[in-house]
Amino acid sequence: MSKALIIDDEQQMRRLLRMVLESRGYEVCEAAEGQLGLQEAAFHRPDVVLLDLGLPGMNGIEVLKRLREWSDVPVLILSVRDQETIKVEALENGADDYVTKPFGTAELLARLTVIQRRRFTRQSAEIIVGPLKLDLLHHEASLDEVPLKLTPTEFALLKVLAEHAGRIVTQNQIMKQVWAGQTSDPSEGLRVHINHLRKKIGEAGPRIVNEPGIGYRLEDGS
Amino acid sequence: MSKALIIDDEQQMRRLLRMVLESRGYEVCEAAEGQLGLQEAAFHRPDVVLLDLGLPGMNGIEVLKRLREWSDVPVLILSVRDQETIKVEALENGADDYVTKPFGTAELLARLTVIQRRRFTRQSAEIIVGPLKLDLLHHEASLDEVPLKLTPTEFALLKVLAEHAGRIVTQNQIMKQVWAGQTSDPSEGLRVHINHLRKKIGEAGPRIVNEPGIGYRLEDGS
DNA sequence: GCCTGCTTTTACACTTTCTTAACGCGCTTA
DNA sequence: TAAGCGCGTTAAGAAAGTGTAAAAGCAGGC
Repeated sequence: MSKALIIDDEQQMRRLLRMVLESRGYEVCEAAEGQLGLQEAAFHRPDVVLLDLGLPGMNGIEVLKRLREWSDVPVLILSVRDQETIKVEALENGADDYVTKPFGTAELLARLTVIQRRRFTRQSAEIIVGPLKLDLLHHEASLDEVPLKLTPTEFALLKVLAEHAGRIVTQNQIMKQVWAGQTSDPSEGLRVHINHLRKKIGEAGPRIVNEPGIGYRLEDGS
Repeated sequence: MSKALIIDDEQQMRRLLRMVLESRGYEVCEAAEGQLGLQEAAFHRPDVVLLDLGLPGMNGIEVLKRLREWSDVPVLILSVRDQETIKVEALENGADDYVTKPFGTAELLARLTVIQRRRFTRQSAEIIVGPLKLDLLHHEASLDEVPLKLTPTEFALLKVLAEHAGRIVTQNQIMKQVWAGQTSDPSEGLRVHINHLRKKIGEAGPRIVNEPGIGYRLEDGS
């Protein structure tokens, strides 16, 4: 049975969510406030978190950041309409998906299933981009079956790019996912690591393309 | 080259799909029945599956479930029914997207492209205006699924217009949102960027209309 | 201590993007 | 008709961002 944690300040919403989730066989725990939510998450170790962005006190984004410092649990964001900017920020900070209030229970459950399945498959899966292969489990990379010797930072960087192969990854996203929790701003250093990666990947592998002022994209050939 | 598997009992539909897919460079194999479809999937290892829900014999949902027991291949559902319950059921059982017959070939191909890429990417926050799509998370714009290469300023400008599609956005609003915090008045430069945007969007996309003395409006066609 | 490998900083040439300025066109108004 | 205004368009210099190499910090192991 899966455990779900609801973090939402509105009691009515919590009740609704609890009903829906329990009818589906989830074991449910709740928190009405961000700080409590983090404690609950640490204590109960839920399999999925439903997080409202419009929390009083600690911001929903802040909760997400703190959570991501030590947990990889799938997070589904609940937000009201017209919060595009905040939604983007949430996704950039490691949220897995979002639903807009008001939402249908069917849609909610479907998205929950998807992100839980995705998280599960992602753990054991390797990422393949053309001749490039990343083994997330063993932290190994290879090009045409030839092992690539990458430093930890380079691997993390390439992983972020490969997860979104063919799409732009903004510098913000890279910073947050590779240098999470760092005070200093190594956006200078990013260029250096990109340079190293390009050298190691060489001509045989997918190219890392720069989108000036935005970020980078790993070409996936198609 | 990608391999596609079609599972549909109607020969006419299979022929149509095969034509469309092959013209797009897919290698195609077919099955007229659910059990055969699973065998084909196991044997050919397709990169994407097009599955009709209205199969005789084994139900389409059932096929999907069996397939998901061992495969993670992206699945696009084809169905004549437009019922929420079916749609949700398919998504819950691991389908990646859903097209209702009759469908346009452009739409079909677009969705195929999307689900093939979505395996490792996250849900995105998007603004859609007719054929124009802005992906806020990845800072990508596309027109009829064709990527548009926009500079950061152009993207921000188009975003403001698209958020208010169909409505007038005053020059002041644009200034504040795109050139936030600037004292100087680059309303001169605004004209230049509008010009660039119009060129890049061309005839295929929504038009940027000037309202003399007021501002600009992005036509949403509908 | 000293070495070694990784990360970050620094510096500068180079590319892309942004801003500025100029000019032509069409419309309105005197 | 001519002057004024706002807009579209183009070109060129200014500014910002990027690629690259080399050197300087920073750990952990010997």
